[in-house]
Amino acid sequence: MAKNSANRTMPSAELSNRIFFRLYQCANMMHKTGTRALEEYGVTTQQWAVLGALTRPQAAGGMLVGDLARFLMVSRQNLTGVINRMERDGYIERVKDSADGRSRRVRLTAKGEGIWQSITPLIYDYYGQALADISRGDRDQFLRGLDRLLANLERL
Amino acid sequence: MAKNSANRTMPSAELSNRIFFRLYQCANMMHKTGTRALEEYGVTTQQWAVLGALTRPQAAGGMLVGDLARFLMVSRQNLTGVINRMERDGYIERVKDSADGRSRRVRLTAKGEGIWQSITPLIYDYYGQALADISRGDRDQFLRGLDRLLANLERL
DNA sequence: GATTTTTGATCAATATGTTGACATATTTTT
DNA sequence: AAAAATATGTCAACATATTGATCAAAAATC
Repeated sequence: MAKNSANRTMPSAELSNRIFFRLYQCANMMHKTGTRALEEYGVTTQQWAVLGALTRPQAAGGMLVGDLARFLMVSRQNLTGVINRMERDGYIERVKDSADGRSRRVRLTAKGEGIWQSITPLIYDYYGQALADISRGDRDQFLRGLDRLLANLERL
Repeated sequence: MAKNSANRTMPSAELSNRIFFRLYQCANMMHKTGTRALEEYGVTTQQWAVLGALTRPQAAGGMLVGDLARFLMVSRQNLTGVINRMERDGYIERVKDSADGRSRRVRLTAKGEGIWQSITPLIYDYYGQALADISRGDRDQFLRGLDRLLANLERL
């Protein structure tokens, strides 16, 4: 209350500072609470992002490591480690691409599909709690803000 | 263009999914581009957050490790490592708290203050580029969205 | 006052992120 | 066709994040 009324005359630099600090805090809390929400399955938020990418209809035949890295906006090198752990746990498998000998195609296994089915309701529940009391219109607007920020960051 | 016009009738679950996926991408890009912006000083975005916390007037006499961890919303264990590296680089120093023998007070060194002065203009430049073409009103609204999301995540 | 409980900071193990270096396969140039 | 440039994935080194375990100091309890 007092916190928000003080915002009315916040200087521009202070506003920018808060936006990026809140983003930093939100990202940390999202990873922490998201991984906790899926704790019983041992799936982290990053692995959840990979599963989400691979269960899209467009990714039916699997995805190349590089394409997956571009989609998630992380480095190929980082993805190698995530994929290793997910392969170790039996959620995905790597197959040589027939067209290009350098490429590896990452595919969901039956176990991976099963896990995705299991965690989907937990994820929706998580979304509901995290966005509680935020109207549809405000969610739309918030997403637009994220989209614009992301576009700017990509251009940097 | 085509992307945004498709959003008009986006189902609620799809909207939530996009918000969290964009948040994940924004956080990754923020760390990547932010650290790159301060590359010449070898300061990461996390260290920048610590420096920002310690240069606040309220933190004039330094901050306890635990208070700093709560402020940044990261674990004490993680902060120990960050502080070790910053101490190694001479930006901060740890002193025993006089009131409580268990506590360690983290204080900026002269070098740390100097670095903060040096990177401040780079940070403002970064803010300007990252928030380019977003109006004051939209920035306010975006911050409110982040505040509400963060409050929900803390409650989880 | 002695014992138990709580608290503050750190160590250890693990997961995720970065860049740089490299081997190999494909593509482009010559 | 041979040589050079580019693309793909992985390994290595490092920074940052988590939880769990541990030690020491302070606080609470008996």
